[in-house]
Amino acid sequence: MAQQSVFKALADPTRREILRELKKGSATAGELAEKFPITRASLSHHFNIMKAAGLLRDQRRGQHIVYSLNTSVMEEVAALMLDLVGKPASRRRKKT
Amino acid sequence: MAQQSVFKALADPTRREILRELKKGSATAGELAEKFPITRASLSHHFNIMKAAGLLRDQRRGQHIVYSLNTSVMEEVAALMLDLVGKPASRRRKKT
DNA sequence: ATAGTATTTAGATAGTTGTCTAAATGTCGA
DNA sequence: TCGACATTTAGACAACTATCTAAATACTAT
Repeated sequence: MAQQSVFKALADPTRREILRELKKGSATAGELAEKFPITRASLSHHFNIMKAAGLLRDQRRGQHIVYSLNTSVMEEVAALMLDLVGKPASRRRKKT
Repeated sequence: MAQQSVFKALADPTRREILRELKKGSATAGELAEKFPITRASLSHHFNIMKAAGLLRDQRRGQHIVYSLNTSVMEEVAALMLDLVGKPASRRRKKT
């Protein structure tokens, strides 16, 4: 997981909103598009950035593409954030 | 605390490094400058952004300016991050 | 006051980013 | 295969950002 790409991904409000939306459950690009006032092309751009950061997974289902959170990476991100921002971080394991 | 300013502040690697440096303890602008390969002017710019986000405090001491983490805001930021990224967030208090 | 040190502000610039429109790709059903 | 639908890719553009140099401000000591 590349730190920089994750932080960059989270720096945009639309992307954070997408994340919150997906926390409720997976959704197709089209379903997400209905909730945002930007073009589908722009949204697609955001998906790419988040995929590159490892935050999202995509999976084609017929003509639709379903996006969902990559929960395992989200856990890592949480730890990363806590490390940066000061808390002791709920260490689950010692090393690997 | 303005969400967007905080996330933006954290999106830059130099600023995150400054944060880590200050976690070890307060430092003057000059002391910090010695650890980074950019000009003091650029560093000052970063300080401004982090101050605006509420992450840093500054305090003049003679000709030096001492920077330190604003720990209370850092706690809020941690909660913010966890909220976004999925963990239940160690809720300390109910409302105020 | 003056000189010296620490830091910031101002202004410029190259690179990055979010958005758009238009075109391309992929998939399904007839 | 054809047309319709869902989504992405390509290319362009304005706005933003990290950095720089040069100049200004703030403080200390002589």
